Amino acid sequence: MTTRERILQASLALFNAEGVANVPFNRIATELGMSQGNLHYHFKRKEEIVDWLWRRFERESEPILAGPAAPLASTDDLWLFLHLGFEKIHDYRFIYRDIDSLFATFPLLGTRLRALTAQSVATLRRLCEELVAAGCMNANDDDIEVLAMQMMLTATCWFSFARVLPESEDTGPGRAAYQVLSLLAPYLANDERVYIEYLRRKYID
Amino acid sequence: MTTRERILQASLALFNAEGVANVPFNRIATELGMSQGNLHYHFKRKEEIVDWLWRRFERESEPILAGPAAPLASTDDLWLFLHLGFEKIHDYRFIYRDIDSLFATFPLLGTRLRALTAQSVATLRRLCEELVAAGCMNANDDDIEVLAMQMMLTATCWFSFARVLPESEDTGPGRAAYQVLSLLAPYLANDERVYIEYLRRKYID
DNA sequence: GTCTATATGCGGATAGAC
DNA sequence: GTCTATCCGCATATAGAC
Repeated sequence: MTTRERILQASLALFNAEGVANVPFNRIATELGMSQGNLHYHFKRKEEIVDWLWRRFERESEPILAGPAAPLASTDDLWLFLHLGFEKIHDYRFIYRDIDSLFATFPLLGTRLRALTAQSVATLRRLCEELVAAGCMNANDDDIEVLAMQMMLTATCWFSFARVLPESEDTGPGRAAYQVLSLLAPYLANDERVYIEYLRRKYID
Repeated sequence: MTTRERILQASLALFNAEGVANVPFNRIATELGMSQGNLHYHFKRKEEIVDWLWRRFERESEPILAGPAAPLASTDDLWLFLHLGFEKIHDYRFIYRDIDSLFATFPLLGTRLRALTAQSVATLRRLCEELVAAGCMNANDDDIEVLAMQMMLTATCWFSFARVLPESEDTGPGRAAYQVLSLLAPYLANDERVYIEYLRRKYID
């Protein structure tokens, strides 16, 4: 593994754990047992690291965001999609914890994140429509609008929200995907709900 | 109005608008047309201001959080409760935007905020149960658990989430309360849903 | 209570030797 | 590529005059 890559991975871990603003440039160096000078040789400024990580997130999100090739045919297809999405967001959760300082330091990132959000909401809407078309779900356009928005809100904020919940609670990506899927429960056909039951047993009980 | 009070109000406005971490101590002084020295005469450190504002939020939230005196009898009782809650959170939204730097600087605040959250979720759960008891709603304990959690998530994160939505969208407290109430829609009795319809026309169309 | 002036400390950035 | 040493700037904290 190149030094450059080691720096990126250590930074990601630190940013996720403590928030970009709370991790000084030279903390990263200390963590890796190298000097600030050497770190600076690889990345001129902290923003440069953030920028590289962001691009990576954007690139890795693309295939997920495109959604499954075939239209959804059942609730567990949606489950898979949500789980992949939450895992990716969890991997790069530094982006969503601390939006403020991030936007303040990297104004450009605001625009990009906004675009990504809009695109994600559109995908979620489409997936809901596919479920309706497949007969798994019974919801009109207004319902779907609220659902898509609420799913996106959860995707965006879940891991920040988790920080004000009791430590004991399971707040991992699987739990998050269950939470989101539960929102759909009352709209689902009866035989689709058993899947939600299964998840509840798995993540809650 | 005392100087002290003017400082607190100006700080609140700045913190809400730009995030605590992005507002230097002396920015507050400049904003008020006074010197840093004078500001320091009233509040030794920035944290002291944050602490006072937090206590104020906590105190003002208490009566809302206690909930209505009588058990809920209809959906618009819940609406009123939610609206009051969202307005208060909006007034002190600096607390929820930027949880990270806040927790890093004021570790004690983490504990207090966690307690407030747990209490709020409990209240939301209770209000849902009252609606069920009043015959307005049809939901079991598992449904209510998910609903209460999702309502709290929205309350906590809505105004942060709003920052990644298109500027054009209405994201005020009323819109937020509508969003939350919509989650209950599929569980509501038929004649209670007309109220949601009314709100949709008001906030969306 | 309010001001000006100044000190302190840390994160960020650079220079130059090895 | 990696190090040590240093500089700059900003937010914070203090001192003391009016």
